[in-house]
Amino acid sequence: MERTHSCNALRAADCGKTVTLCGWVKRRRTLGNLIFVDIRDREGITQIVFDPASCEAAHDAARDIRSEYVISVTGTVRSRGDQVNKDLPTGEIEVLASSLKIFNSAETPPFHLDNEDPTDDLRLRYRYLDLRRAHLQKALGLRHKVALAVRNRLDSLGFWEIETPVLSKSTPEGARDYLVPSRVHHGKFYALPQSPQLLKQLLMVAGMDKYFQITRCFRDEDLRAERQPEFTQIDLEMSFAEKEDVFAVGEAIMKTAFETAGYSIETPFPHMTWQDAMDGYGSDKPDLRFGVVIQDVTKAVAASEFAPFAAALEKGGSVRCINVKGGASFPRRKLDEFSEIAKKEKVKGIFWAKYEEDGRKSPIKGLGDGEWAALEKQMGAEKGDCLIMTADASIPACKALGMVRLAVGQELKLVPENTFAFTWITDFPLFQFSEEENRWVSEHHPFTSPNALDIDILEKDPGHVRSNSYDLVINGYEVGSGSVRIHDPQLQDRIFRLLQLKPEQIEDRFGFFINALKYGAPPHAGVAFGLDRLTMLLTGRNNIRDVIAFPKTLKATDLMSEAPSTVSPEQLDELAIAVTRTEEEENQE
RNA sequence: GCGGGAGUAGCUCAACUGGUUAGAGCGCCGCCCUGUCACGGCGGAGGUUGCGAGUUCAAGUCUCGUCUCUCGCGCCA
Repeated sequence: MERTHSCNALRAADCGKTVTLCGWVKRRRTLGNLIFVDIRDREGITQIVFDPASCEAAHDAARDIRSEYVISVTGTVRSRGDQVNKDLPTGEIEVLASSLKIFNSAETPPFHLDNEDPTDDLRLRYRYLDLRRAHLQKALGLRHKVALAVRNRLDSLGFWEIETPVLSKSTPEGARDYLVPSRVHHGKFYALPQSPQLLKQLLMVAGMDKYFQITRCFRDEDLRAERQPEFTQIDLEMSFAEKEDVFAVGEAIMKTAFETAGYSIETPFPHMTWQDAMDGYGSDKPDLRFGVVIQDVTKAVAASEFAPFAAALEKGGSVRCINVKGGASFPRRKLDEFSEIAKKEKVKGIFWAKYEEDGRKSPIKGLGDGEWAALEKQMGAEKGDCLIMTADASIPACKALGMVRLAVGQELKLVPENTFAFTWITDFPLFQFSEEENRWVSEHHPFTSPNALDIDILEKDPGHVRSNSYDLVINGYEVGSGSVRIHDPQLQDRIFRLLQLKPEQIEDRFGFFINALKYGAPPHAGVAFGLDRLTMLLTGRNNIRDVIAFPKTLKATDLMSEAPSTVSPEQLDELAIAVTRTEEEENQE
């Protein structure tokens, strides 16, 4: 078999050449004795003509072919004259077939490969057909190009790609692990890595200086549109580095990735503290493609007799506000929807004030003239605007308004397409108090270093300790996350004690790691970027499944292979595992 | 674990307040057609309305349960 060209290669200049194309039949059109076939490979489409006047044998063979047959065609490239198909890069030419080989027939596909997306379960069940469709072929091609370019860029920056094991040790802090039973050691389990976190830090202790790895990570948590149980990270760590060094590398990676996809982007990226993100956008991953910034209007309305405001302020809460330009046109029903969205964040609802075009205001009773004036001035309210407020403890008030902000942005189409808003979010809190466990837990992970300015208050006021961690946020998605690590075993020990981990727990879970820090750990910092989410943004998709060849459903199953599945009693016995109850039994209860 | 959406022909969908034999487009099959490219024309096949109960003279439609897919929340160090 000799394939001379891809199905996207031939142009007007190739007329007269004899070529052989291999691919799938996208579509066949018969006009009496004239047969047109669009042949498709991953690169594109070329029109083939079977004309009995030119070659009767090929034409006869072409009568039998149907959609998705796999064929090879040899013929002569010729111009289509004035019948150009402007939708195809190969639209100026066609191939006049002189021979046809059918490698394989195909059953009628269960869905149209040309049309819009069929339902998700069908796509996943026949993923190998779904993957023949143009947008998925493009996405996987781009993903490859991005990964390759990033690899080369990191190499040029002095990073070595070093593999770390997939069979590793369970670290119960954090996400649920996927476990792998040991055959050799009954009752013991490996865990699949949630990230190569500890191992890459050990590579720093080992003197590898700059490490990266484009690697799979596993988390057994519930899924989302942008979350799969296994996903790929561009993971890196560097010695003798501060966060600015990591930012520079991260920005270089992003520049490379976006340029690979045909976008040019500005670096360095802006920074925003976690506190500013929460205050201004009610989220630690703000979508900065549009404004509508949340403001604290507590002072402006402090003297208000409006009962919900007064109640919130009495409890030490605050009043937060966004000014929605053009929001006066919102019908009551829409505002009620926003209120429902806000309520999901545990606030009582929203309070709104419209500034109608005719000068009327829909006031909130109990606000005095002075308060109105202050509010209007602070928010810059004008005719046509709508002020939307929440009154509660600061974080819920901001989070709720942040959710409303996103809904407003969507409603008024404030989000521009094909733009990317990058921000480093910095100074996350180091700890968060877990009501459930009644102790402080790490916001990021326990190896994150505290901000040097806050080390004195570590034990005194853990809730206000800022960390040396940072996220890269693009268009409201968390695309990367990292930190400057702790390299001082004493500081690491203080953190563990603060987290109320018992010495035997520390020894059992992280002993090997603590030990390593004692043998000369360099200061180091790192970050990991989600390749899937990044590719998703680059392809303009909003679902991570569209950039992964064989993704899983929201319930973490593979509809094509039907994984997970039961295994034989012999397999279980060899692992000394007994299943105490099955899914089916649980469903019957 | 919680809340929303969806499930009707191979596919995408329609079917009003419960009421004739559950329809359309595409696809598929057959015939016709030499410049189509979403080709066109004529004809045809194709349905356990996800599954199981219930209400009713009558259920795609109402009720309850259940399964699957999906979106969000919790969760995701």
